[in-house]
Amino acid sequence: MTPLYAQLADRLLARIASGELKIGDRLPPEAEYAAELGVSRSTLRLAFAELEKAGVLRRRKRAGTEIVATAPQRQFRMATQSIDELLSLGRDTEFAILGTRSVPTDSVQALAGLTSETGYWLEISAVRRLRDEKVPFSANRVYVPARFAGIEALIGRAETSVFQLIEEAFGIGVGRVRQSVGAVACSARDSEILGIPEGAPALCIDAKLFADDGTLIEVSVATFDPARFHVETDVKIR
Amino acid sequence: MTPLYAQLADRLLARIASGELKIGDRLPPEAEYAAELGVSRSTLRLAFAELEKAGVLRRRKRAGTEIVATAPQRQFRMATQSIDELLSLGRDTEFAILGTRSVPTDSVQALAGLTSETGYWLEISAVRRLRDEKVPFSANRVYVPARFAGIEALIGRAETSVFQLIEEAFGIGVGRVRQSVGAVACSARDSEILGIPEGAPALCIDAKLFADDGTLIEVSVATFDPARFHVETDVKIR
DNA sequence: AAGTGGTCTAGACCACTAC
DNA sequence: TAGTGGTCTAGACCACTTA
Repeated sequence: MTPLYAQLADRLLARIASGELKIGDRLPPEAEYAAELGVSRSTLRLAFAELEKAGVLRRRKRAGTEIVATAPQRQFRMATQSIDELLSLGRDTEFAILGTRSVPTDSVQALAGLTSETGYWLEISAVRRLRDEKVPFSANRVYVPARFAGIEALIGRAETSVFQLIEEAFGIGVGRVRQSVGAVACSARDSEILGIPEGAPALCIDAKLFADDGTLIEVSVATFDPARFHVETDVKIR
Repeated sequence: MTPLYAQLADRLLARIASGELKIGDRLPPEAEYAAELGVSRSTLRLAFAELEKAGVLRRRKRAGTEIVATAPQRQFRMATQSIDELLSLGRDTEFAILGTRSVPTDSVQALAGLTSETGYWLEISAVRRLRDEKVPFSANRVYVPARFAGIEALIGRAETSVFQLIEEAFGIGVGRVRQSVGAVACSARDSEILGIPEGAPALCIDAKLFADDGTLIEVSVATFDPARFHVETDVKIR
């Protein structure tokens, strides 16, 4: 038999599907509702927990239990264990910094629409290569808000990524990553770094990393040799 | 105060971190362990539930509760509500089929390493465009195992994707998506379709869709006009 | 301010699975 | 086949949030 709490959840889902209950409706208080259904409050709470995990209900103290969706939401989970992996960076890669400078927001297209307290950003130019190879597979520019500019002193210690330095130095963690992947014609500068012809196809990734509280940690613009790099994503659904 | 069950979880985590408990160790039965800790079994189970969700414990009937990791695993969640969104397809896109044919496994590079019961696949050539535009932004080839070849009869009804047709016709759902994004020089054929010069940079996506049970649903190879398409991913961590 | 969800207890029976 | 996690009950007190 399917457990009682699962039956309760299914019944509630059916009532929502039928239109009897709508988004925004509030359910009775747990104690009252449990009595009404003839089950213990613990059992009802198991059902609610399931529906909350599925994105159908939202529970808030004092505000009650509210319907926020008409059907279980699909859950997408990345088959990924680390941020490096999320960014498609293997463990055998090496991050070498070419130089740093301070740049104003409006001089860099990738910073459009963003703000730094001072209006300036720390720009870090770097390349990434496999440990046993000489020619980099990617050319990177990382922009860090003025708040974190202190990492400039530590930058020689950056082994694999700038964000790791910031995580360690400032005790914050990356909570969100937004990436945009496109194809571009390789620029003259990047063609020299990557060893591919100018104008040849190259993979381009713009990434923004945010902390748990939503503050921007870094903006990264990178060009990749498409023969040696592609972006893999592996997503499990529900 | 932090709840008792959270304290229990933290204490267990600390015991694992200290090396007192190792991966593979089994914990005492819940009833016994709860008594040992001086809490009710329900409370202990709340702690276990938290640690199981974090990927530290695995609970199996009769086999007991086992430690499977030394620290909470990072959880990566895509900020995505639909598979179309996951595949970076807006709702205003249109899928137009150019033709179909049957091809043997070894004639298509993208099928290398895969098997179809008959050794043949249904190849569907198609393009994708915005509803209000004439020139497609992508040129697609979708390969479907012989098992699903029956959809050929329904193919005129494919509005947005081949996998949707298979989901409906065979009553199975996509449970996993693996994608690889790269940059290529546009082929002569694709340059005609996309209206970009031959040899110009183009975005290339190889995707494999699997059912919940791991069986392959479709393999898709697509080329995109990089001026009109990029792959966006938005991932929340833990 | 108080009603709500959050937490916790001490029991009980059960179905399943790994021994 | 028996020991285990899974489920369920009927209570209780509490902290917090929001009406």
